[in-house]
Amino acid sequence: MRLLLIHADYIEFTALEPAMPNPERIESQGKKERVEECLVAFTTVEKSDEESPEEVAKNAASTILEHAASVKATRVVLYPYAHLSSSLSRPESAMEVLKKTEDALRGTVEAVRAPFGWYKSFEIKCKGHPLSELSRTITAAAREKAAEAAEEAAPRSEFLVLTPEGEEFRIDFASPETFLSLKVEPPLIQLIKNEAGMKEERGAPAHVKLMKKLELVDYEPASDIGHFRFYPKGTLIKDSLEELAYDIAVRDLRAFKIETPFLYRLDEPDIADQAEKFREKDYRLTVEKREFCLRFAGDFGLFRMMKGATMSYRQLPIRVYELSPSFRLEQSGECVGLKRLRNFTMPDLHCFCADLEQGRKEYAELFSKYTRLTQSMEIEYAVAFRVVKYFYEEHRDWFVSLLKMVGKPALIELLPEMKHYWVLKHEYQAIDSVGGNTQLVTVQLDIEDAARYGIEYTDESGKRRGCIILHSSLGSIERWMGAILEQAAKDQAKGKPPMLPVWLSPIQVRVIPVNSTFVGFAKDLAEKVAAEGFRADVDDREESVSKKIREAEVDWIPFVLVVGEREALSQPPSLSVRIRGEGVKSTDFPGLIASLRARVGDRPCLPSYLPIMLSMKPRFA
RNA sequence: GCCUUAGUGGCUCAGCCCGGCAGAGCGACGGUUUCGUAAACCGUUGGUCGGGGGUUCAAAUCCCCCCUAAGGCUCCA
Repeated sequence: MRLLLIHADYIEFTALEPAMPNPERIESQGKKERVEECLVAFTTVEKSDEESPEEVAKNAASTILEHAASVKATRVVLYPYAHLSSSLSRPESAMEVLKKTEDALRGTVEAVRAPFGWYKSFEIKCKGHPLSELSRTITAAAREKAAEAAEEAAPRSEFLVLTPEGEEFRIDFASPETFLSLKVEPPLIQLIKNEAGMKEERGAPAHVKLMKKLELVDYEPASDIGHFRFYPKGTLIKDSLEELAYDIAVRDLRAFKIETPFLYRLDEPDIADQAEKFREKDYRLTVEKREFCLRFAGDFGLFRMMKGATMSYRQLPIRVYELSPSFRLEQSGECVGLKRLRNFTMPDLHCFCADLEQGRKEYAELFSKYTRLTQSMEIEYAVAFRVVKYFYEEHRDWFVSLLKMVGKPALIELLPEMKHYWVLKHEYQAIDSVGGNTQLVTVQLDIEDAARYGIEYTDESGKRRGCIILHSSLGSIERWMGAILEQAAKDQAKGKPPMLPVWLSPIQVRVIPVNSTFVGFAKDLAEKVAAEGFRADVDDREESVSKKIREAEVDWIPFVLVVGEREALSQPPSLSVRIRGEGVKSTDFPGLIASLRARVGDRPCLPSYLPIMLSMKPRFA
């Protein structure tokens, strides 16, 4: 038997005239019947069902009921529909099976059966959620067999944990004891638990509130879901992260920086091909009768640019960097704070290599750079590799050498066969304050796309050959922001004062004059700090010192200086600085600058986006 | 997209169950205070109760539809 199940807002049908000599006798000819909020089962009884109608009916009913329960439908419409199979049973058998199925449904749900043997008109409104349309084949044999067959068709991945020492531990998601007892760091265990589907009810990740409270980022109701506004402080953090990505990609890795359009024509075959992979996840728009989509990654324009490039083996590997604002039409229920957005910024780095050997060398290079990047973000993370099994087995030692760089064990997923365009990828996953994980950095080793998109170089013998491509992202800028806020929330839960890394703090130094007499002195000091390249402001408001200190703490400002008569007159000059998490210390100006410099390290430090006098700053949130 | 929960001055929230004058704290504004390491004091201002429809003499409160957010499901090339 064939079933087509549709979860519908309603179905209306009218039996018009007999479709065969002996149709089912009915009284409702010509009368419209309407059923609301139901699961419609279009049903075709096949020749092979004639042998055991009881079994087929029973199995069909249980499949339908199972699905009705999962979509929470309490009404089922059994609709005879001959067009799902070419091997139809005799009408009498079909009637029998349908009636038996209907009987088996009764009691659990409200069952309606459309008349058999009539030409019918019908109108249906399908709900359109992922489970709303589904087809099933029912046989007399136990239904489990069909399920097993389906599983065999999509063989499962195997999982293991690999340590930097080269030890392997097989793990089985179905038996938690195989990984819960492993002596590895908590973030990795948490990642494995999440992948194994061991999810407890968790609250909202902390960054959703923090991003508003700290006046960084907020929802913009006048835009679409998942498009955010960035206040000056949030913009400063975003720009700083982008600057770091630029430093790594362009200054460090000497990548060529490019820019490509956001909008692409869908009548270009290669664009349509890439869009096709993403199906319903792209934004489409029609302009002057031409259909376009917004890019979901930088690949669209990059691949076209590289297709037109003439490359010699002597120039490879070639690295290309683009900071790509990207658009993905994620399901509305899936957008969460800074973790999953419809508009986000991806620092994409692609490397075009001559062969697999060079590809692996590049991979290791990126792996090393990105490991340092992740470590400098001061967050907890876990490492996961996804790799086609044969590739892992051939290059096992190489994987161990990668893990030595990061100094952590990793989760390895072994895919039985090439399922995607890559043979290998890895991810750095941050663990948030409620135990969820967020993918940050990723590098993918792609051995297929070059051929598909015609990205070629000329080898020593003058032959044109396809490149090996490394796709990598330094991690969406917004996700990094989220992960950094999550880390702060985790620190707070452990009793530490929450803070941002100093290089990302929108205001790094606040100077608080004890009264209005010292505002000028405070301003001079703040300007001196700014001249050294750090972000400082003065709380010149008419408030008590205690209150200003409290607000500086609530704003997570890492360095707070209170200045008054003591500082203004001290000889030699001295300062009293309140360092977040460390209490009040006595120092002098060079000492203050040295502390700042030590904390910022070699990371970018942009100028402040806020007025130097706090009284001049409006409140955004 | 589905299910659940939530939406009340700029912010955090009370009021909703059981319909009867829309409340508090913070902020902002005005004034007093000139202050030394986590909230000085007094006053003023500010609300289409997310939007629309319905029931009712009367709706923030009850009913229906929609929007937005969070959790779960599904999804995550």
